[in-house]
This record gives sequence, structure tokens and C-alpha cells, in this order.
Amino acid sequence: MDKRIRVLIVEDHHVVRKGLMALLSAVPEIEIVGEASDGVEAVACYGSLQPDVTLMDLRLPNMGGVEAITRIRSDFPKAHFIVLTTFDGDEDIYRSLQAGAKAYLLKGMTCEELVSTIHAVHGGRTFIPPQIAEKLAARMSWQDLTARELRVLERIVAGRANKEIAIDLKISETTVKSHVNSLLGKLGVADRTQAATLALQRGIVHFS
Amino acid sequence: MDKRIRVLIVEDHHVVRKGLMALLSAVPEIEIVGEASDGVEAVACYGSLQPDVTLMDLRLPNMGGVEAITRIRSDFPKAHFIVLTTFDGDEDIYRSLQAGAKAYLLKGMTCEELVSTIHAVHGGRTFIPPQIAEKLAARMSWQDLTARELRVLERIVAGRANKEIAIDLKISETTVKSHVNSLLGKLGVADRTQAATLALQRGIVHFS
DNA sequence: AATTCCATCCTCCTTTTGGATGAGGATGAC
DNA sequence: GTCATCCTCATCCAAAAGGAGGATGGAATT
Repeated sequence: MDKRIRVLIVEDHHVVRKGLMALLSAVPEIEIVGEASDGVEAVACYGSLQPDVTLMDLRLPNMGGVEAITRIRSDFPKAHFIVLTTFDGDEDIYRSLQAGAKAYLLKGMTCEELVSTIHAVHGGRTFIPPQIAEKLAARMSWQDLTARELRVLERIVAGRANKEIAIDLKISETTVKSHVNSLLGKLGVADRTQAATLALQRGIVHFS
Repeated sequence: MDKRIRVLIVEDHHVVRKGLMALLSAVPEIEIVGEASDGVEAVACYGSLQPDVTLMDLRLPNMGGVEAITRIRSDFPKAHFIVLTTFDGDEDIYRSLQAGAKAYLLKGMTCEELVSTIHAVHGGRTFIPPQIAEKLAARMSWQDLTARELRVLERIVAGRANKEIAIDLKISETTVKSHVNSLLGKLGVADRTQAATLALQRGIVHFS
């Protein structure tokens, strides 16, 4: 029986995926058992391959990384995930770990770190680099936005005026202003433009 | 004499850089002569190595990719660059090619495409994928912002109010409003929040 | 010399935004 | 049942933003 760690790589950028595979293939105790280039494929691959560890990018077509992790873990609660991404705001870190990721690495890390993290996660441990832990701690001190506030924030980022948001959400402009006011307070900003850029920077809202 | 194409890789993400090197090392007619992880290093490496083709990421610490290309080409006008990036808005494409890049590839492309693009660029040809050409065409139809308008737009993205921008730039608020008005017109948007998100989306302005 | 573009500044006006304050209804936790 | 939270809506008000229109001086181009 093969005792190598069976790894699935989920990454949409072809050369990055192939590069990762090339690097990890050179590691004797690791076996790449599959690759996926989007979230839907990742869910399918996981089911058929049931790897020990999954390397997951967050920005994926069709289905985002966080949703893919959530879906897979609802079927396989013991699934081990390492999020491997370029950055993607503080909110993404928070959501990934909340979804059940065991480690969060930046693509800037070394191969040795990657390999040792694969071992750690395979062994049931977690790994969060200090840099990420710091961001996570910051995120913890923020107040969560309510569902409605988040909707309003999305519209603000989309460039909609209060009056338009009111129509979009079928509520009065007063109510929109009330939500805007409270989300400005929670985000600690003075106006909607700051709210929009902060939301994008933190990853609370994404483009497209 | 070795006739292999001498390639320099500039990419800040360690695993991505190593992955690219692993992939390209397997190609017989290509020789990786060096690697750089930021813009400053890239300029230094170029001078000492003088590679045939440079693979350049745009988002780099210390000095951005566009500036690195510009600097290198002022010393070595014949330098050949392939921009290799995840996306980075329409404006980044425009600026890169303006700086003298000969090809602009997304990391999603295949290894074969990458290799054939290296050959093309080495042979003095250019390569712009249709997807990128489309974005470039869109960019061409936009009116350029003036230097002042760009400064104002940066402050808008930074969340500054007109009054604050006036202080920042040491001009009257009226003048700021005048610039804001004209940049809104050029960007084709109705207010500063839309201007901010559009600027980020197109890559006219970046965070940090 | 004439023209065009830019940056600077102005006034007057309307709309939008955000702040303060209060309050009713629904839901779910304790 | 009580309490807290959220969503809803209202009014009044002040500040900010945006639109219209015009004006000046400088720099570069023609």
C-alpha cells in the first residue's frame, strides 16, 4: 500500500497549476492525484478521488473556492483544505477558515513551506502564517454586517444611488439611508465611496 | 555557441516563479538564465544578464512591472518583454504595451502558447491574444485623463472629500470640483463612487 | 499671431448624502 | 413574557456633491 499523501490541486491558471504539479511531483512523499480548474470540477474531482489534502485557489470560475470547500465538506466533513491564493482581502481569509480550510498560504511562500504545510494538514494540524493571522485578528474585531446591509453595500459598490437601491430592493429610500448609515458606522468610514473601496480591498464584495 | 533563447523570469510569487522555471526548463530550445522577484531586481538582472526575452509580471513589490520595462528599455531599447499576469484591468494592458512590451499573456494560457509566444517575441514579432486585443480596443476609445485629473481620481479612490483633495493638492475646492466634473465625463460615470470602482476595475488606480 | 488645451478660479442652483431622532413590527433567544 | 436585534419607515436638517456657465493665464502647437 502506498503511504504517499494524495493531493488534489484546484487552480484555474493553467501555467500556475502545471507549475505546482511539476514542483510537487518532485517530492517523493506526495502524490498528485488530480487537478481541477474551477469550483464545479473541484467538487466532482473530490468525490471521485477523495484526496488526503486539497490545494485550493479562491478565485475560480463557475464556483468560488469558499463555496467549493463548503459543499465538499458537507459531504466529507473530514476533508482537508489548504487555501493557496495571491491575497484576496481579509474577509476571504475569514470566510475560508470559517468554511473549514485548515491552512491559508500566500503564493509567495517557498516550496518547503508548502510541503511542510501539506504534511501538517494531512496530520490533522492547521497552519496560518503570522501575516495571515494578523489579518484574521483584525477581521475578528469588525462587526459583522447584517444581510440587508451587505446587500446595500453591494449596490453601493455597483455605483447605485440611494434612490436606485431603494427601487432595487423594493424598500423606501429612508430605509436604504438607514442601512447605509449603519454600515458606514460598522466599517468605520465616513462616506459611501470609502465604503466601496474598503469593501473591495477587504474582499467583502468582489467585482463581476 | 548556444542558440537557445535566453529567458529571464520576473515574478514575485515564489511558487509561481519556480513552477514556471520548472516548466520552461523542460523545453530544450529555452534556457532560463535568471529570475527576479521584484522590479528593482529585474532592472539589475537585466543589465547583467541581457536575456533575449523577459517574462514579466506586473504586480511587483518595490517597482511595478511597467516601470521596470520602461527603465530597462531606456537603456536597452531592443529588450523583448512578455507580460504575464492574472489580469489587472484594461489600463494595465495599455500601459504595458505603451512601455514597449511585445506580448501580453494571461496566466490561464497553456504552456504551448507560452513557448510559442517566447519564440515569436524572440523573432521580433508580437503576440496579443484576441481577448486582450478586445480590451485594448476598448481602452483606445477612452479619453485620456490629464495629469491633474488622475491625481484627483487617486484621491477619490483614497476616499478623500473634495475639500480634503483641495488641501492635499493646494488648490481651491472649486478647481477640484472642476477636475472631478471633467473626469466623471471622461470616464462616463455619474458620481465619484462609480469613478472609484471603475478606476480600480480598469486598473487606472491601484490599492496600496 | 492664432489656436488649442490645461489648470485655475468664480457664482448660482439642484440633488444627494449623511446625521439626529424616533418609532412600529417581526423574529428568535432567554 | 421580556429583551435584543433587525428591518422597516418618517421627519428635519446641514453638508457635500454635482451641473451649468463663464473667465483667466500659461504652455504648446499650428
